[in-house]
Amino acid sequence: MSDSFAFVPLLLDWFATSRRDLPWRRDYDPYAVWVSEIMAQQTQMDRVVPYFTRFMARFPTLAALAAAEEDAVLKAWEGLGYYSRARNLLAAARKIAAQHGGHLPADYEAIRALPGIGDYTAGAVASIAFRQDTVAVDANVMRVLARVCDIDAPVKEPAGKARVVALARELLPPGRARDYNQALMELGALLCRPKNPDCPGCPVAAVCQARHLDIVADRPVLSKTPDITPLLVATGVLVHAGKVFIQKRLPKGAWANMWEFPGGRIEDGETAQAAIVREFAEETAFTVDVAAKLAVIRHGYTTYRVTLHCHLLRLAGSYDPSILPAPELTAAQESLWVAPGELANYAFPAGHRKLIDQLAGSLWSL
DNA sequence: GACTCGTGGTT
DNA sequence: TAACCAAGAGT
Repeated sequence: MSDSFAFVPLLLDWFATSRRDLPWRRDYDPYAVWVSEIMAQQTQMDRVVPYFTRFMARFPTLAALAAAEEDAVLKAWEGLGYYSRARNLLAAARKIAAQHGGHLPADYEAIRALPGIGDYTAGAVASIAFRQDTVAVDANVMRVLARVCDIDAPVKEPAGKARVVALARELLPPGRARDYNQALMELGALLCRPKNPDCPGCPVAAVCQARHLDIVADRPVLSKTPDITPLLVATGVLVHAGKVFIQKRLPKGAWANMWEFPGGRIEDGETAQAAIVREFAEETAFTVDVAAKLAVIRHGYTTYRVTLHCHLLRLAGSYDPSILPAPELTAAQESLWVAPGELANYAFPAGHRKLIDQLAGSLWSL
């Protein structure tokens, strides 16, 4: 910015009086700040807080996290999505325990080198936890600065983002990065929202170029959004001798290392029931009969909108009713027959968790 | 650069 | 309701 610009003082004054009382803002403990930043990626703070509180009770220190089992960390993350964040968080904790004496490094480059930490999170942790003069440019910051400074390039593309990052660096008040970064994000989250921004209530409205030009709705410039593909998926809850069959997904790809009921895509012209029978044959070598329809659950993820058809299954024909047979797994690393009440102890994708919750009680009396 | 990786809230 | 969006990172 060229002119003497009241933006930063106005922003900091506003944040001093209007910031939310988030748990990690009490003492800015580096471990707490780190966990909060990983949790907050691609979601919103209101959604993070209850997970954060439970996570810190379960893993109070970096040492406790480093010593944890991955299954326990995934269970604590269940429902938040992007589960590689949880696995990278654990991997980073172990790396810090082994290579940094159990303490988060304060240096930006050392933080940036940890798994699961990119430019944004490294800057956020360095500034918020350690008071380093680094920027932390997330979607809020890009939106706020695109409006205040009238950035006319798409901020989600590298060139546009580079402009915002350079701008954020120029504006950064030395020694105040902790408040400056959080204030930019807080303003974006509370007032300078994507839709229905509260310009009348905004502390920097007087210096906002988009506001002055009356083009707030046109900033930031958006990129094209990818199409959403409808996807039909079927899954089966196989019950035998009072136990339920679950399998642990492979260590790569979506929902890596999480538990699920077997299933898969319903092919063109195929019924949900047929798809389940086929998928169980392919993934477990079990021959199953569809006993009942349980639920239809709709959920979306990234570029898909899934309709999940859920059915109750029994082993077909020749299985000894008193023995829990072993599968031949092709799409999983491990499997278990568990009592219905034990399902609460395993981390499932949200769609399967919804199914379990819907079934609570009713089904298991069979 | 273009994909993948989740989920739930808002409009 | 369908579309858009969020304190992004890894490949």
